[in-house]
Amino acid sequence: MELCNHDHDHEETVHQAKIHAMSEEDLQTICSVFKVISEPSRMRIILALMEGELCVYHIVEAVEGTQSAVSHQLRILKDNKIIRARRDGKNIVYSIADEHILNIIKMSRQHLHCEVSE
Amino acid sequence: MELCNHDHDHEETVHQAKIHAMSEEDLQTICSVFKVISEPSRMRIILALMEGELCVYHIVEAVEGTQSAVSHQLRILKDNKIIRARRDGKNIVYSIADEHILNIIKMSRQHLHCEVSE
DNA sequence: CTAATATATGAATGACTATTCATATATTAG
DNA sequence: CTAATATATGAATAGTCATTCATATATTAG
Repeated sequence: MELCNHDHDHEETVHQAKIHAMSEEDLQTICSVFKVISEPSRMRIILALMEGELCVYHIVEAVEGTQSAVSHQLRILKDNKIIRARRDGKNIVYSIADEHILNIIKMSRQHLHCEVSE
Repeated sequence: MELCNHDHDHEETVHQAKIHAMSEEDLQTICSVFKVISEPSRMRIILALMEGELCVYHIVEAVEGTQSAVSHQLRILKDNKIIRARRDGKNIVYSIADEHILNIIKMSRQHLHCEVSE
C-alpha cells in the first residue's frame, strides 16, 4: 500500500482531520460518557431518575433489576458524576447531577425517534 | 427490604418512570448507537470522515491505526449505517451516512466542552 | 493470465465488564 | 447493645469485543 492516486482531495481531508483532531483527553472524555450511557441497565436508571429523585429500593423497582446489580451501576454513574447521592435516614437518595447528559440523551432520543410516546 | 416510608413521592416517581419507559426496542436502539460511538478508535474514524470522504488508506493515515483494525471498525460503522461505502476503482471510499449521529456528536462536544479549538 | 495493490475477514487472544452471590457497612428501632 | 433494614462491595464468572496475524478477495496494470 503505497499511494492512493485516485483522488488528491483525500490528502487535504487527512490534513484537515489532523488539524481539527480532538486532544486525546477530550476524546477519552466524550467516549467515556457515551460508554457509560450505552449500557441499557444504566440508561434505565438515568431515565427513571429523569422523573425525579429516588432511593435505591425504588430504583430497583423502577428498572426491575436486582439490588446488587443496580447498586454496582449506581456506583459507576456516581463515579462519572452523572448522578449524585445524598443520605436520607436509612436510605440513599439518588438524583441526576449532570444536566448536559440529560440534554444529550433528550436530543439523541429526538434524532433517533425514541421520544416519549405521549 | 419491604418498605421505603421516608418519602411517598418516590412511589409516584416510579409510577411515572414506568409510564414513560421507553420500549425495549428503542432502548436497544439508542444504547447501541452510543456504544458504537463510545469506542475511541471508531470515534476517530467518524471525526476524520466529518472532514470529507476518505478511502481506507487515508483513514488509516488520518487515525494512525493499522489497516486491519481500521477495516474491522469500518465494518461495524457500516453495519450500523453510520457510514457508507462506495467503490472507486481499486479503492473503497467511505463517507458519513447518518447526519443524526453527526449532530449528536457535535452537540455532545459542545455540552462536554470538547469543541474544535479554532 | 499474472503480479501488484487495496481492502476485507476469520480465528485467536487478551482485556474489559455486567451480573451474581455472599458478605460487609451504616442507620434506625426497640 | 441488638436486631432489622438499606445499601455497598469484593470475588468469581461468563460474555463481549478490539486488536493482531495470517490470509482471502477484488481490482487494475502489464
